[in-house]
Amino acid sequence: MTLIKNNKPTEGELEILQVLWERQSATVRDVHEELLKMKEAGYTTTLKLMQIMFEKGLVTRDSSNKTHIYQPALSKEKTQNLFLNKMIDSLFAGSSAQLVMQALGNHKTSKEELDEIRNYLNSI
Amino acid sequence: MTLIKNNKPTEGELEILQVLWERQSATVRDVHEELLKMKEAGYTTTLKLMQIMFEKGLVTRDSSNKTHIYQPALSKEKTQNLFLNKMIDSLFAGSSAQLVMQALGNHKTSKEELDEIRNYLNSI
DNA sequence: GTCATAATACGATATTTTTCGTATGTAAAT
DNA sequence: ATTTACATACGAAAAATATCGTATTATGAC
Repeated sequence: MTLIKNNKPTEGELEILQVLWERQSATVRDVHEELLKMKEAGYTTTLKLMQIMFEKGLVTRDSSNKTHIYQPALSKEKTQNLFLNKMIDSLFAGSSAQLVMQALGNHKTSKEELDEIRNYLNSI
Repeated sequence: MTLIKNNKPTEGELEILQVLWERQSATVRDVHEELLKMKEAGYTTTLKLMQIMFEKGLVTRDSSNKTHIYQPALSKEKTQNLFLNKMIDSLFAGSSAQLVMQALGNHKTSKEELDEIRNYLNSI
């Protein structure tokens, strides 16, 4: 085993990052309230997770005040790419096109979205 | 929490499914040899994982002979969709179009692949 | 039959991730 | 100053995964 730091957020960490990306910055309480809309969780559970994320470097925080303010350390795009690439490698034989077509075929995609993709394709 | 069985394969299980999808069916030894090309692992580790997968219903097996022969119980496509949907929900705000564009933008995709996608889009 | 080989079964341990209880600090209200 | 309300820190348990050692059994070679 090497010493390479594994930055890939876990499932629980991702949920927290979601909130942070949306809000730019948030307190533990903010994040927790948001998570409560989706699932049950104890406050200290969220707190602990965010502390761990801080240690891992997944978030930054301003601790000059009593109530710390957290920010995401990874952009949403970077994280999306991280997971996309992993998935393309592990499930789509390295072909992003395969993933794309599978995603379009399965998930019902609206006309508007399809047009958007067409435009995007032409812009490349 | 409901009683719905969680069928989502873990990371390690996915590696095994990969091999099974490729070969249609395989023994533990077969799978293990294949995994060795990618990473270190003990034989009994692979065995145990495959036994667990059998209990979970992720694979089937023919145990009429001493050496069991395993087959995947989920199709590759179903599994791909499983993960795609989870990812779309958790990282792309429920929009498959967003995922698609991100996948295209990031991963360098060849002209041929782009054309293929264009065709596919028109066929919908 | 006995031995060598290779397979399964299974329990125990290790590792990672998640959850939570409790201690403690700080600030505002009374 | 005491109480109340929240906040962080931290350790430890729980749960989910992954790893491996050992016992046992089956099969073929001799």
